[in-house]
Amino acid sequence: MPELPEVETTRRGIAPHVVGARITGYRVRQSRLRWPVELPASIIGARVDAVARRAKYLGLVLPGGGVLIHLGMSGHLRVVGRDDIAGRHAHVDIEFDNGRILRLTDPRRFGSILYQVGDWLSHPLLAGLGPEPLTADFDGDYLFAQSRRRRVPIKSFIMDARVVVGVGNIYANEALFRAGLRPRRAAGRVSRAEYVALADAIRQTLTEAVAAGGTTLRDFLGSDGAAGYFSTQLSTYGRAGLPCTRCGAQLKGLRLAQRATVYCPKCQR
DNA sequence: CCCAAGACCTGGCGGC
DNA sequence: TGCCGCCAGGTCTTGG
Repeated sequence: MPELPEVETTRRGIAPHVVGARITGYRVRQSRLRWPVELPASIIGARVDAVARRAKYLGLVLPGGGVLIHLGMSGHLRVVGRDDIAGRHAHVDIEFDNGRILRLTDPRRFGSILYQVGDWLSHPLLAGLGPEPLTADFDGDYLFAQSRRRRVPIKSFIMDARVVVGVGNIYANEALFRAGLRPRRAAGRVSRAEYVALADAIRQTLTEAVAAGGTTLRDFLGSDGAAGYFSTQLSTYGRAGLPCTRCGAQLKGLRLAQRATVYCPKCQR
C-alpha cells in the first residue's frame, strides 16, 4: 500500500478531525496485526496534540505518550461517524469527543498500532532509521558516503530504511528512472554525481506524489475517501513491456529482492 | 557486518 | 463457474 506520500496524505487528511479532540474510548475487533495492538486505557481522556509522521509511521501525539500507527501493505485510516458500519477488516476504532471515529482497516494485517510512553519517536522500531528524504540532511553526498563498499543493488539500497526512509517499491522504480540508473547497479559502484541526481529524483518524485495526494492502486484512498492521482504520472511501475515515456523503447520487467522492478534499458544505465 | 530469503496475511486476477 | 497459483504498496527476523 502506502509509501511516504500515501502516509503523508493520510496524516493531512485525519489531522483536522482529531487534533484538539479528546479520546473517549477505543474498540479493538482484531488485535492480531503485525504485532498485538497496544492501546493502554490511560489514553482515554487524553487530548491529541498533533498527528505526526516519521518514515511510514504516523504518531498520535498525546500529553503522556504517543500512539504509533503503521498501515503495512494494505491498511488505511478513515475518519467515520458513529453510524458508519465497520467492514470485515475494520480492526481498530479510536473514538473522540467530537463524535468522530478514527478507523484502521487492513485486510492483510501487516499494519500495526503500538503505544510508546513519553516521546513517540523514542519507540524502538524507530531507532536506527535513516533520514527523511524531504529534509535537508538527505542529499547525494550522504547517499554516496553510505554506499561505499555496498554490493546491494541500488534499488534495494534506497529502499533500505536504515539508509533513507519512505522510499517504497513504486517510488524506488520511479526515482531510478528519473535519475537514469539501472536498478541492479551495485550501490557501491554508483558515482557521487549519480547520487546527487538520484537524491534529487527521490525528492522530486516524493514531493510531486505528496502534492497529488498519493498514488492510487487497487484500494488506496485518502482518509477522506478521495483517490490520489499520482498513478497517472507513473513512468515505470506497472508498465513492464510498454513503451518508455521518454524514448519509446520497451520497458523491461524483472524481480529484484522479490519485488517487481521495471526500467528502461535505453534511458537507464 | 553484509546480504538474501523467509515470514507474516487476505484478496484479486489470469489461466485452465 | 471453480480451483490453483501467483501477485500485491512493508519490514522485521533469520540464516549463511
